[in-house]
Amino acid sequence: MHLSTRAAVGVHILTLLAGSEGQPVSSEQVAGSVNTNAAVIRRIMQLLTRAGLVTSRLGTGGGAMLARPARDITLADVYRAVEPGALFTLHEKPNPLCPVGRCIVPELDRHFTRARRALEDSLERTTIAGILAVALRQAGATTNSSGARKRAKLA
Amino acid sequence: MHLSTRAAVGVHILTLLAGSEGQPVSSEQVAGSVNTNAAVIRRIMQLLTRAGLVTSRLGTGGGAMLARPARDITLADVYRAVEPGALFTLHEKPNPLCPVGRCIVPELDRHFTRARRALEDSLERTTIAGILAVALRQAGATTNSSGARKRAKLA
DNA sequence: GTATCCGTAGCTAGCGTAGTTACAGACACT
DNA sequence: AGTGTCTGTAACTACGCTAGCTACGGATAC
Repeated sequence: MHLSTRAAVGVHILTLLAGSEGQPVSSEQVAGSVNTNAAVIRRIMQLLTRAGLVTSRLGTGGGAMLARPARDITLADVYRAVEPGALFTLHEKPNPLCPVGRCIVPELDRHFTRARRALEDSLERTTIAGILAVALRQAGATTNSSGARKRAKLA
Repeated sequence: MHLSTRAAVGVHILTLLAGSEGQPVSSEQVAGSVNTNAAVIRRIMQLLTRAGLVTSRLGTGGGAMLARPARDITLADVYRAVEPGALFTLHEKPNPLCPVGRCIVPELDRHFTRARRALEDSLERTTIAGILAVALRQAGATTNSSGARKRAKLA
């Protein structure tokens, strides 16, 4: 069983916002880049908003913006925002008459929690700013061999 | 979205086998401890067998046994056996006209793969023998205050 | 006042898990 | 040889979650 695409899409969204230099980006625009429906984007954006990563503005010219600098948002922040709760599911009600069944659940929980923390520590090492930098570097390298630092249009 | 209970049940199964001192354990017995159906156990046991962690013997007195010492089997082995493939799902076909959409997938894959490796490294630190030791210690502490090292019956 | 845009609800289709029953084949025991 | 045991595996059901889609109220800008 795999985790949902929410983490991947969440990072994609935040990278787009980071690249728009403070200008609000509409869910339609984001959906165009992710290649999905705008409502799907808004649903994921909600989770990012609740986590304090994104703010939004209503009305004409409105859209979403980063709530804090891209270099202060890590992939771990995104993961925690879109995949709350435990990573592994524990089986419930093992047989208490068996020594293994009696103690296995809390014991597994300890180890699985530690593993999830290790996962997050790894994700902590990458920022949205870092992802954006890769995207802009590759865009510059492929569209303009002179290496000019032109701001690429994000759409 | 959470991972399945297969990892938890897989560790439970292997711990039972480790505690049986080489005697085959039937899927019915295991199902009794896990508190589920025997076919479910056999299905998970299949994955463990394919991964080379378990062998089985048919017929009367048959059942499953560890294929190698419990101290040489880690939670990472179990995880890889029951949750093959990638941990995170990537969204497919983002817009190639967008600098972000063009490069985000391989970039995410790099970071997500590294994170999964960190997860496995953490799970690598715990062995089935370690889990069994905890179970036996707690069984001895609760059922016999004199601390005798009697072998607890696993059922 | 009108167009824009978010937040949210409701619905559908699809996938994977977990539970259950059933049965063929391998094996041990007498 | 016959019988009972146990695995391996298939088939089916029920359930939950995701992802895609439509729709609409409310906030906002012009």
